[in-house]
Amino acid sequence: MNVLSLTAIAICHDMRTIERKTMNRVSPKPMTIKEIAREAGVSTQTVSRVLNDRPDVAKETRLKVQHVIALYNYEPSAVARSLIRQRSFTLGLVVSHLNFYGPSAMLVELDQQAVKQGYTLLPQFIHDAQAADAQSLKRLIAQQVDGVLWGMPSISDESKSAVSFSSFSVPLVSVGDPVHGARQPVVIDEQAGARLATQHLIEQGYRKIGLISGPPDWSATIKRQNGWLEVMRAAEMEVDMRHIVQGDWTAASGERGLYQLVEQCPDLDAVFVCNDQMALGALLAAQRLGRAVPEALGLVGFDDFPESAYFWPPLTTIRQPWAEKCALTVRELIRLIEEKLENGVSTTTETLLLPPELLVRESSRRV
Amino acid sequence: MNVLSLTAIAICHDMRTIERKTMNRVSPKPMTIKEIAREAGVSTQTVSRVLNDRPDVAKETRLKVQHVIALYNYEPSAVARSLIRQRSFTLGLVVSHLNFYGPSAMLVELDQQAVKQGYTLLPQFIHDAQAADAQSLKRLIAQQVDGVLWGMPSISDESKSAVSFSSFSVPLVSVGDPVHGARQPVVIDEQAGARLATQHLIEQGYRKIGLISGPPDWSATIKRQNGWLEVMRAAEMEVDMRHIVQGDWTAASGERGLYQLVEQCPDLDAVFVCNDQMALGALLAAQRLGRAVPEALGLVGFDDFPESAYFWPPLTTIRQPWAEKCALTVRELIRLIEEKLENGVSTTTETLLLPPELLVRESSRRV
DNA sequence: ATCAATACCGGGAACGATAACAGTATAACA
DNA sequence: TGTTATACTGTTATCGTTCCCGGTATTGAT
Repeated sequence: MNVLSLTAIAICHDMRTIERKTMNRVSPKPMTIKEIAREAGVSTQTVSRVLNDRPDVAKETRLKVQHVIALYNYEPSAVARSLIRQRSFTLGLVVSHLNFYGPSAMLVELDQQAVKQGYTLLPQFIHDAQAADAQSLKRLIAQQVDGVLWGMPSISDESKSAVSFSSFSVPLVSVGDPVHGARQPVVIDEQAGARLATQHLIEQGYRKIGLISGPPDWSATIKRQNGWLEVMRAAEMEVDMRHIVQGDWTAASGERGLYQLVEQCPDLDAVFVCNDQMALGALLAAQRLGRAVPEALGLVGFDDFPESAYFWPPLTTIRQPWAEKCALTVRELIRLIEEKLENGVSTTTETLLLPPELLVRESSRRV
Repeated sequence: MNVLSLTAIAICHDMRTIERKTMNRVSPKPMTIKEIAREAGVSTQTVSRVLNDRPDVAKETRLKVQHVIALYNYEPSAVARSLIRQRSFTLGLVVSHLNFYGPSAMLVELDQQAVKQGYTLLPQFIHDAQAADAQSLKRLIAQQVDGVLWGMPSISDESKSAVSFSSFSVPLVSVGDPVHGARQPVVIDEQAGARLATQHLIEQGYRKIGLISGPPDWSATIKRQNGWLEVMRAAEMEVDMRHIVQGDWTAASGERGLYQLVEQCPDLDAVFVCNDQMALGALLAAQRLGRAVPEALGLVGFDDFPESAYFWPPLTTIRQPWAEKCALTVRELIRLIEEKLENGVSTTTETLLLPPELLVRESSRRV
C-alpha cells in the first residue's frame, strides 16, 4: 500500500456524492416444503425426512431431493418447525445495561456457548431496568423459547415480588442477580474478590482504605462492599460511614466519589473502587488533587475492563471468570431442558462458586 | 444505612454457604386460545377478535373473555401468529464485534428504536467475522423476520462476493459496511470527521501529524484515513508511509503504534488516532516515552468512547451521531416493509449523510 | 308483516412443517 | 405358495392462530 493507492480509494469511497439506487427488485417468496416436494416428484414427508437426516430414504431419492433443495436455496421455516415440534432450540435471555462492560461481555459469551451447543440465543433487552418483570418472560414464552437465562444484573422493584416467576413453563436459570424461582448454577465469588483487593492494599502498607461502591440495587455492590468490610474488620481497621461513598459505575461518579471521600476522610491513603470505570474517574480525580498514584494513594478496581491495563498508572484489578461462568450456566440450562423433556422433571444441582483473581499492576504497588 | 446494617447484609448474602434448592416444580403447559375459548364459553374466533382489538365483539363478551385471559395469564403464541400472518414484527440484525464500543452501542440503540416502533429485534451475532455470509441471512429468513439490518462493520471475504444478497425476499438495509444489495439510508460522514480532527491539530500549530489507523477491511478505516490524507494534502504537509501505522482498534495496538510511529518519524509532533481505545494506548506510550500530551505531542481520537473524558489528559475526539443514525435507519427499514406490503414494491430514497462533531478537550489544546 | 341493514358470533380452511400411521414393493425364509 | 421381515414412500392429523365466509338475532323502516 502506498500513498497513491490511498488516493484512488479516497475517490471511490467519497461519500459526499449522494448515492442513488433503485430498489425495485423482485422479492421472491421463499419456497416451502410443498414446492420442493412437487419439484422433486416426492411427498412432503420424504422431503422432511431428507431435511432431518432420517435413515429410511432411498439413496437415489435423497440425492434428488437434496439437489432440488440446493437448487432453490431452500431453508425450512423455523417458525413452522417450532410450532409442530413444540421446541425451538432457542434460549431466551433477559438482560440490561449493555452499555456496561460486564453485561455486554456476558452477552457474547452466552451466545457463543449457546450456538456451540446447537441453540440460538434470543435476547430481550430491558432498557428501563425497573421495568424488567414477568412481562418480559411472557414475551419470551410466546416465542416458544426452550429455556430462559435471567441476566438482569440488578433487582427491579417488579422482580423483587416476582410472584409469577416460580410457576413457569420452561427451565429458568440466572446468570445475573438472584431471583425467586431461578437457580444460579454458577456464581462468581465476588466477595472473595473484594477481600483479595482489600487485603492486597493492606499488604502494600496502606492503612486508611476507603470504598467507592456501586448502586445499592445491584447484588454485586453488596457483595463487593461486604468483602471490603470483612477484611477491614479482620485487620481491626477503622471503618465508618465516612469511608464509603456510593457511585453508579460510571467514570463520572468515580471522580466525584474520590473528591467526596477525601473531603469526608482527609487522611485516606487508599481506595477500593468497585469497578474499573469508576476507578478511571478516581484516577483523574487523584491527578487533579495532586495525589500521585500509587505513592500517595493506593487504588484497586474490579472487573478487569479491557482498557484497565492502559490507564495511567495501569490499574490493579480483579478479574472475574465470566467466560467460564457463562459457558457452564448455558450448559446447565440445556441439561435441564433435555432432562425435563425425558423425565418431565428436572433434578437438583448445587451452585458452583468460582473464584476471581487479583491482577496486580502499578497502581497499587508502593515503590 | 450504617455499618451495623452492613453486617446483617453480609451474613444473609454470604455466598460461601452452598445454596440448595429443589427444582421439582410443576411446569404448567401454557394455555392455548382453544382453552381460553372453552373457559369463556365462546369460539376461538371470538377470542382472537378480542386479542386483536377488533370492533365486532359485544362489550359484555369482550369483558368476559378479557377476564379469562387475565385469569390464566394467557399470552398468544407468537410462533403460530407469525406462521398464519406471514409476518412476525421482527427485524433481523447481523452484527459482530460487540466487544467494541461502536457495535455494542448501536445494538442497544437499534433495539430501542425497533421496540418503540412495535417491532422486536432478533440479533444474529457473528463470532468469526470472516464467516458472515448469506447463511446468516438464510437463518434469519427462516425465522420469518420482516426485514434485515446488516450491521457488520467490516467486510468479510464471503460478503464481498455476496451473490445471493440481491435476490432477497425481505427488505435489507445496512447500518454497517456497505454491502451489495443493501441500501444505506443513513451514513455518518466519517471522512469529514477525520478532516475535523486533522484540521484541529493543524490549527493548534502541530506540523508533523501521524496516523494510527484501523484494520484495512473496515470501511471506517478507509474513510478516516482518507479524511486525514485530504487535509494533510490540502495543507501541503509532508505525507508518506512513515506517517502511517496500522492498528486493530485495541489499546494494545495503539501503544505499539505510537512507539513504531516515533521510531519511523522522530520529528512527529501529533497523531490522529482512529479510535479512542487506541488513543488510550497511545497516551500510555507517550507517557512512557516521556512526551507530555499535549505540550510535546498532540493527540486526537475518534468515537467518543464514554471513558475518553476521563483519560489523562482528557481526550479530544470525534463524536458520531450513532443514535440518530440507528433511529433513522430502523425507521426507514420499517417504512420499506410496510410499503412493500401495500404496493408490493419499495421506492427509492436517497442516502442521508450525517456530520460528526469535534469535541475539544485538553489532549490537543496547546498551552 | 316484510325486508334490509347492522351487530355479533362460529365453522372450516390455511400457514409450513412433523408425527403417527398405513401402505406398497421387494427380499428372505419356511 | 404363503408368511414375515425389511426398505421405502405416501396420507392424514396436528401444532396455535387468523382469514374468509356464512349464519343468526336484533333493529329500523316501509
